[in-house]
Amino acid sequence: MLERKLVPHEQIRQFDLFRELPDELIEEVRHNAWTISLKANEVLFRQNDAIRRSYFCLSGQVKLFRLTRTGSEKIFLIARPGDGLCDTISLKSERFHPLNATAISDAEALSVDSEVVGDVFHRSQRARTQLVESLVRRVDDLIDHVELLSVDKAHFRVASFLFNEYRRNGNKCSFRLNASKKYIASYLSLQPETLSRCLRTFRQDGIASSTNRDIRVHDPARLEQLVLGIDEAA
Amino acid sequence: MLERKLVPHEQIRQFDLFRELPDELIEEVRHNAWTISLKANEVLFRQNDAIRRSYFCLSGQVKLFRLTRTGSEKIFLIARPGDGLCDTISLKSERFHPLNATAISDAEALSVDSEVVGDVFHRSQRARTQLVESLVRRVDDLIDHVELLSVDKAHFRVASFLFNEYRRNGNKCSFRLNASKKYIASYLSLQPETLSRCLRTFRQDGIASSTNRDIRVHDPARLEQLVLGIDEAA
DNA sequence: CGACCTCTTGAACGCTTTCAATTTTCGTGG
DNA sequence: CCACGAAAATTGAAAGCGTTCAAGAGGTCG
Repeated sequence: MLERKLVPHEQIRQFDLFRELPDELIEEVRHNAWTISLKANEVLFRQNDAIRRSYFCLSGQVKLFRLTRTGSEKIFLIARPGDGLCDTISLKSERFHPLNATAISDAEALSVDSEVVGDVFHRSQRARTQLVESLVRRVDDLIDHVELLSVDKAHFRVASFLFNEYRRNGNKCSFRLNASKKYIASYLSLQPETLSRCLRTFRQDGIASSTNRDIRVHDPARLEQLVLGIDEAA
Repeated sequence: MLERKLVPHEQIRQFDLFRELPDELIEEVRHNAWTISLKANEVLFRQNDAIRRSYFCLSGQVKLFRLTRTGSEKIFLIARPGDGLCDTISLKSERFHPLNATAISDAEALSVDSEVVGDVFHRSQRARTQLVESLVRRVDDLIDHVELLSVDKAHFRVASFLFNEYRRNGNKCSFRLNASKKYIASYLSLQPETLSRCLRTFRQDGIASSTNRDIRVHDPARLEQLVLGIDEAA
């Protein structure tokens, strides 16, 4: 976990939270930031650790997860370059990381002193607005996650996920999953076997097929019908 | 849905978002706020409505929910007096309610122009900090909700919920659920029948019992063990 | 008192999980 | 470039568990 100082401006400005900051504040962030190099499976922070620094994904992938009663992990998010890793910033009271963060490939993270983030927040209206926007988007995403897990039947849940990814990729029929099926299954709170079986029936029904991480949607309309529940006897 | 103007200061200050506001800003909120009287089952706002006003629960109870594919409702929160009803405030881009809000008893809601809330946000540092704190807490709560739904076995899920309520009530052995079992089941994404059966086995095992909305925890230690997964053969 | 809603209980079905084994994929080193 | 081993993905079979359907008990309000 090597650490070194001073990251170029553009590296910092790529994150929503800092995007619209004036140069002087970017400088302030820059002088209180460093990068952390992570090897695959290396831990960035643990759930319940006090939040003293804010982290952002520069390269590679980082999983945000909790451990379950049985020792397996429940994935909440697979972060990619440009994503923030800390939902919660402690402005007033001390806060603790709600999730674990571990690299799933070799990765680099930007690490910024939380007090500096708070300082920037107080000095720039744009930063304030952006922070609130980011949090609000996170709330919306989590509400969608809760809804997804409330779908009782596995193939409806998988269909919802696929249709969502399909739309996130600009309604293109081919796209690539950003994680292995094991992690996708965990995100959906399903066993990998169940996910595999759902994808098989989708292939048999000519709705969608998968080869490794590549998804091909053959019939977007029927996929959407599955999501909406208009299932004319699968 | 009767509307009238001017609510007393204390009514407004009871909400986290406004708690620490100076009098002048409370006044500003107050002159742009009114109350809405809702009869049971009356709709306050609908999912995907544009957010033009922010709502807060003054009396009674309001359910925040989404409709599922099968037409039933998935409860995200049962709001009580003092709770805010809008997670998302549109500061910059236009936003839409992520959830439906409907009164489940006769209720009163405070309605404040969203632009006024935004204005207060920009003018008071305490309001800003408080808004971020509220959003962060909401994120934490939603993460917990996702975790709860990721618990595969129903009795572990119910145990987690009960233990959580137990702690929220200051570790008292007796407490009252804030909603009917139908709504609790929906919050847990379980069928009412399943919840009923789980509570029965808890009673038989001497862990906890319920009469109507009143819960009595007989063995907190074993309840916690269930949550942690140390289940020595139930 | 009757209508209605909540909650409970029973029984059967269907689906996900679990366990086990095989195949495929991918990274590392020969 | 191929070979090897580890991890990922797939498939099958059986068992466990939640849902569903149906019925009945308890409570509340007009």
